[in-house]
Amino acid sequence: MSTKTTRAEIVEAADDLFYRQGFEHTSFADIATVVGISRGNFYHHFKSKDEILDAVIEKRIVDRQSMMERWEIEGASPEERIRRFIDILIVNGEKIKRYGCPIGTLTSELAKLNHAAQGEANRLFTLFRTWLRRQFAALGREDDADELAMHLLARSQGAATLANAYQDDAFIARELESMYAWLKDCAAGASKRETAAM
Amino acid sequence: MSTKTTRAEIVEAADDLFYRQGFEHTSFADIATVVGISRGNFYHHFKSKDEILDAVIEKRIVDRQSMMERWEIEGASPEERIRRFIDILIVNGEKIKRYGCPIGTLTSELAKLNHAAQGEANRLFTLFRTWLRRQFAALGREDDADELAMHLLARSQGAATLANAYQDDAFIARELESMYAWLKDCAAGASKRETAAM
DNA sequence: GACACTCTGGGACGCTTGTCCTATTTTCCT
DNA sequence: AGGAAAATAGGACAAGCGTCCCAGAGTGTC
Repeated sequence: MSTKTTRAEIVEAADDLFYRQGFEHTSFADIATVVGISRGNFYHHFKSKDEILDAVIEKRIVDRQSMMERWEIEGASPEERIRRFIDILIVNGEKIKRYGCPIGTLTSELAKLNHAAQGEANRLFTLFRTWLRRQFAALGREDDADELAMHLLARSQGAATLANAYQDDAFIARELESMYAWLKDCAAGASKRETAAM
Repeated sequence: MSTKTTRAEIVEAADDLFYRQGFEHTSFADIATVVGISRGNFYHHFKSKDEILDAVIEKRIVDRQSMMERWEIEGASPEERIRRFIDILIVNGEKIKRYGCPIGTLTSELAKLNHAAQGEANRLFTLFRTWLRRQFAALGREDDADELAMHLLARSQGAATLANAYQDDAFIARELESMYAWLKDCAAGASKRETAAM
């Protein structure tokens, strides 16, 4: 017995199905089956499929936001916090190998559909971008914080795409190590600059 | 007046539409409109939509193969040849910004559809992987040629994904520079090793 | 000129899709 | 307890899909 509202159940099921099957390939019938309600009942909660998509994106944003707030608390240093981001590839490794990155693949799909929610989906990227930027700034890289954030985003997107294609654990491990090393260089570069400036 | 066969025209139109709209979101009617034939006529050339997909993937493989053969001839050194690969982000920049990488996005989509042609689509990645591996080996990095190839593939995939999301030319330019620098380091690392081994 | 072949257009098919309507049940507030 | 509101099930709907069929047009061969 669940305490969740039907609406929340729908969004949760849609979130999962959109991730695993894609937005377009997921039908109302699919979601209805998972939630255990009739198709007709849908329109009492959402006026259209696009509205469900909006709710799913909103949920993903909220989920990631709270995840990053947790990192903010648990991570002792900016470097450690950024490490948490990189570690998504481990934590969600199995799912990423099967379905790719939830954010990257959704963005790609909506771009091809030329869907109105493209901008909303991009906010997911921007969420991470902004958070990472702040971390890099806290690391002492105020000048190029955004560049570093974008670079790390790209690195993890690339790793996720190829993890999905090849399901190669050794590759993923190497990419992780490479990103850790890069991050360490970032931190070292920052302290060197500080020293030079003093 | 075209000299191409109807079959080739269908494959060409499908290739373009699958790239711009995605495989699933492209219908027979779409392709028929572009080619200028009737839907009914389709099944004289292809038994199913999946068969068109197979033909499209085959065409992409052939196209890329011949592209890499050109690089092989025109590129004076392995380093220069690998540079050609990186430069796809410039040459196809506009399309990538709008539709992403043709290979990465197709692979992602087919993974979500759990489509039978996933393996075929992956051959596209492997095509580049193998070619890059050979170039890195020729660069003197026989030991980790495949790792380097995978890494560069991942880098360009990540750059393409974010280029698609943000359409940010400055970001693309920075990623290009970063990959060039990395490539130079690869070459330098190789010659250092050679020197040490002598 | 007749025949066999490939190619083509138009339409029918069964199914699924997103959407919408309505009658009925459940829930909640006073 | 009763009445208003919310929630639900089931089905109808038009449109779109991939698929398939078939009658004819075109083409080349003997």
